[in-house]
Amino acid sequence: MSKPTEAELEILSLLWEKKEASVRQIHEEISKTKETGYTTTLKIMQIMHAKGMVTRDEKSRTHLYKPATNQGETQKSLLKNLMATAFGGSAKKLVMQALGQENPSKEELNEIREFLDQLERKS
Amino acid sequence: MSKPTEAELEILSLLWEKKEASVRQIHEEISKTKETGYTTTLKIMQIMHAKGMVTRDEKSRTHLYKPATNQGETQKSLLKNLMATAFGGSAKKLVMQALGQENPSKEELNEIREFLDQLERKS
DNA sequence: AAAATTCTACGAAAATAATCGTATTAAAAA
DNA sequence: TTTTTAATACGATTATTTTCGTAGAATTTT
Repeated sequence: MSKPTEAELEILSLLWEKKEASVRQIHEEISKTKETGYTTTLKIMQIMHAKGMVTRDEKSRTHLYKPATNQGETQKSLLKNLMATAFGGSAKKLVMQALGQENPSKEELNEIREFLDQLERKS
Repeated sequence: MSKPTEAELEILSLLWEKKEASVRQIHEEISKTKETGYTTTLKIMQIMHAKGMVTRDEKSRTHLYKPATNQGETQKSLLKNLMATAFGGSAKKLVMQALGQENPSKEELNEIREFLDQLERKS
């Protein structure tokens, strides 16, 4: 699957979260942060459908969209791309930069530690 | 500073690595992975210069370019953007996804652990 | 010195992405 | 039942990004 554009990713992300949604629902979310027309959102979702990036249920007049691309896979390829272009391919640098800016809770930090242990055992 | 485009980011990244480079040098690197003309690279670097994204030394005919934007800041904002759009704002998810796909060495894993400890002490 | 090569500048085309307006139809409200 | 509202389709426009061709000047090679 080709890399989603900025606008597509925004929508995809909402669909991952909601599992399923109408154009109206998505548009309402998007309008909270962005000034954009309804038909713009509609159009992009139609394009996504044409690309096979989402599926839709057309049984009722209000179509219901679902993500067709796996969230994890998509995240992975986006990260891979960013890692390559902005972090010279280093996962470590990327990870540190990401941790440094947010303020993860102790619980989260521990989960990450466990994850590191797991990784180490595996290799 | 506005978000660099894909092509700009690729160049910026090389400049961060090399500290300083001519269009020719950058273009040679880029051609390794991408089929693109010299003047294309030149043009993008000129645009970057016009945007203030890079500085350049014009003393000799072959201009030498340097990054004008701070690497860390740029990485941070790109990550922030990706985290928001593709990871529902969760640093943890992003970090795990990033670690999971590469195969970091024991040394790197340890560095990350230390970093986690530091973070914890700080908070 | 002449010819060939290597630069930059710059405009313009091509490709890609985002936005919107209008027509038409379905559903809901009056 | 008539009117209003809400939905899709779709073409067209606009904006952005990328690519390239050509001209002219500086440098290097022959």
